[in-house]
Amino acid sequence: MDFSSSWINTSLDLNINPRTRVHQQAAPVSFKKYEVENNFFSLGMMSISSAKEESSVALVEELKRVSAENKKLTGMLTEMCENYNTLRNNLMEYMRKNPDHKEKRKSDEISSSNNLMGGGVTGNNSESSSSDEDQSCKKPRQIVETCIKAKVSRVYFKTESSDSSLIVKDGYQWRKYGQKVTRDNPSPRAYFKCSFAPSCTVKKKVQRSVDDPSVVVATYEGEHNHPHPSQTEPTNNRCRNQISPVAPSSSAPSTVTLDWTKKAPSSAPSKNMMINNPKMEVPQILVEQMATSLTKDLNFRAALAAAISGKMLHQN
DNA sequence: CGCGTTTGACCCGCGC
DNA sequence: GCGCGGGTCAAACGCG
Repeated sequence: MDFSSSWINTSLDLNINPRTRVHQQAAPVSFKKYEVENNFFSLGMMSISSAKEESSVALVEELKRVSAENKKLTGMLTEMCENYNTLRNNLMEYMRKNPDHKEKRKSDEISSSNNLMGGGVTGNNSESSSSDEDQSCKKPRQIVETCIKAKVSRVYFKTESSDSSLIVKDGYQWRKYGQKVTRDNPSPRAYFKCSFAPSCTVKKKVQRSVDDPSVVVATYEGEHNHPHPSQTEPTNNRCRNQISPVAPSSSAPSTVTLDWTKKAPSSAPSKNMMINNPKMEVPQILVEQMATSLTKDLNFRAALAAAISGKMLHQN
């Protein structure tokens, strides 16, 4: 097999070890994985043809570069986690000092509050778990309800402008139980329940963004109490005509796609997280919130779009 | 025939 | 208390 002919650059040009053929002796790559790979590479040097040698060299270098890139991204995510925890502690402190602070119960504000507080909330039936915090510190009931409200997260999906469907491809199976035109948005809002209901009480609201009709906003309430269907039924094709999350349009096998809608089991935190911070347990909701925050960040979106389009143009 | 979607009616909380 | 609006229910409908 000729690797060089089917070479696909997976870099997003994050300025991590740019794709020059510079030796990476200074790269802080200390994983045993690389040692094994390097040993394998050196053993293979004795017997393979020169063409394959070049391919192997290129592959190993690409692997090193991608791994370094991955490490850098992991570091950024870790930093975001720390910032999140700091912000969350500050907010808790602020709410403790300002018990008279009134909060509206409008969904947007509840949602944004949960985006800040959600990492500390567990369980999908929040109403039954509110008693503990009520006892620890006496706060106005509204605030407590806002804090303990079921996990709410938002995910933004980019769609074709001509596509009017409100079906979102997040891997789970949903049953639509209602649709409503709301006052603040001319596009209808669709209501979904997890198909595992009533055992799984997760709900989802899907509505097109007012600002950008090509963007579909999915609001998830609660947390699935069952494995992700893709883990048990990888070839499940029942979800037809569905919208993919904001991601590179190319589905080339070597393309690195950050699919934040695929949820890792809560008992198995990200391995990358564990590498950099073994004690850290990143809740799924936090990952979703960070992904949402990133997608909301115009600078990040612009940079991501530029990197992707640049790569696509480069490959063409 | 079974399952999922559609859609009008109904429920309920909130603001006035 | 009333009206409004979001959320849910359930019968009708469509599709495979």
